[in-house]
Amino acid sequence: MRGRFFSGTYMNQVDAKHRLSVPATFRETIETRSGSRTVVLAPAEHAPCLVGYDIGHFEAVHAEIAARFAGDFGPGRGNLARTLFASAETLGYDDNGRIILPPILLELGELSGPALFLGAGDYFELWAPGLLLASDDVDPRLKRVVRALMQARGL
Amino acid sequence: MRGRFFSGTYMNQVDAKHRLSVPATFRETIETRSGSRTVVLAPAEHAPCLVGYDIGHFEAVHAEIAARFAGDFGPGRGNLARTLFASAETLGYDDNGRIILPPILLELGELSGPALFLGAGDYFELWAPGLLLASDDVDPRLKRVVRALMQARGL
DNA sequence: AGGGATACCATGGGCTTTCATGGAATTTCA
DNA sequence: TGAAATTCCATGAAAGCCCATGGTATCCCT
Repeated sequence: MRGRFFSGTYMNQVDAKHRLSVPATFRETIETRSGSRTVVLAPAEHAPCLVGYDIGHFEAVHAEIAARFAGDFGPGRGNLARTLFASAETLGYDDNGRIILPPILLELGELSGPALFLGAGDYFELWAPGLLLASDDVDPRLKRVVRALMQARGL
Repeated sequence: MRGRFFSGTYMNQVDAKHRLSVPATFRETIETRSGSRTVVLAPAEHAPCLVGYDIGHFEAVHAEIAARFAGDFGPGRGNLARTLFASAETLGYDDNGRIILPPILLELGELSGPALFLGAGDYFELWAPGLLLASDDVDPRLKRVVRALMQARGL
């Protein structure tokens, strides 16, 4: 199932050492898109979850900012660059496909125990299941899928 | 492995001897970009913090700012440029990755105790946590990240 | 098509290396 | 010769690395 896009729903565990397996299909998408074994994780803007990209997408954004603000070192550029890069973490995964979640991301995503990966095309989302089920903005059908996943694991 | 730009948020301590560890991932980025174990630190133009570059990027920034002031022969000319350049320091870090902050930078950045490194793409910023939380120009989400970091350290 | 073998994946544990930080030792210069 | 600055070593904690395991899906062969 190799593809250019992130799709599907997966649930993996955050262990005591804050390790988390990136689903194999997502890893393959990441490597297809960027050629590197690296994920960029950042807090989402409008939802209590994290967003994941391949590093190529991030570099594209970086290039765009650099071009748009060429010659401009005013506050606008500073803010954008700061917000975009400071809140993002660049994480490489190991031979088993696991990343280590830094404390900030654990905190912002409220991740402990099970973590949900939701494919979303050019990126994916990473949710604490409880927050997803409690969110008003999530499609009920998706919630059903999640509930089924949790039940299959005795949660 | 960690890319060629600065990203992420880190908090290290300024000790009694004014020593400060540059985060390992930033050191790696610096060496990737410039091939030297050297940081340039200067006061930021639009924010109460310091900015850090690898030497290569500093030269680019230097050229752009100098060009901006090129046609200005009024009385105000040079004050800003003087501040930016005169107080810029080229600091090499030691085997443990530590730089020693000169008094002028300590004062300009109001740094004592914890210091925040914010990745911003081609450069990074160095903040006193209190000043960042008090600044109106900083994105609220970024403040959340910083608060989470401080809480994790019992501040 | 069935059933056995195989490859892959998520997860756990232990071991090693690296990192941030503190302190001591040594040098430098007034 | 004393104070300040710089270099070196020590340490606890965290991050990363390697191998092991159990379970599931996949392949293959007759």
